[in-house]
Amino acid sequence: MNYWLMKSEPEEVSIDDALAANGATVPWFGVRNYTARNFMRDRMRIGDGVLFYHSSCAVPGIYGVAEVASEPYPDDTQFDPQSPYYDPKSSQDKPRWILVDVRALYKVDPPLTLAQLRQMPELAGMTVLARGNRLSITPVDPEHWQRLIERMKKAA
DNA sequence: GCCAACGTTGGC
DNA sequence: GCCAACGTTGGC
Repeated sequence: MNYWLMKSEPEEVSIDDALAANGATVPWFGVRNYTARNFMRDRMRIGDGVLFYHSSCAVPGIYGVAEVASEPYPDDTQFDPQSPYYDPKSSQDKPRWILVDVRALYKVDPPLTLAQLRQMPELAGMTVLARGNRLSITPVDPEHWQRLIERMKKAA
């Protein structure tokens, strides 16, 4: 079993949106980065743990816990000329971009903010905290996952 | 294959 | 809105 941190802009899909969805399951559309795509394609399995991270917002941080809920499959937004995620170089025959469904399990309230994460020495080396990190999907060490879950329970 | 230019991400 | 960091593109 693997653990992941997945970023979403809450204006697009927030943890509340995900929890309100049918089955609390949302397709993680819009990934257009090869490293992130390859994580989904090669290493994600159904049931993997997911930290639901809000980015590009007033208070970035972890807002929920989720799980991987599907095998990877083609991201339809790449075929839609109306979509901001449209990719004219992709084709139905050979889709370039894929996604997985993610099931929201619970909300982290209050959120565990990026500022707080930076103050946890036990998270040293966590990818999302690295300087200049822009990757929207990053692996999370099992040990880091453990510490984070404990911390979130304590704060709840 | 190199690398400059450009576009995007995302915290602040 | 600013800007640092990074990924991608495209000329050569």
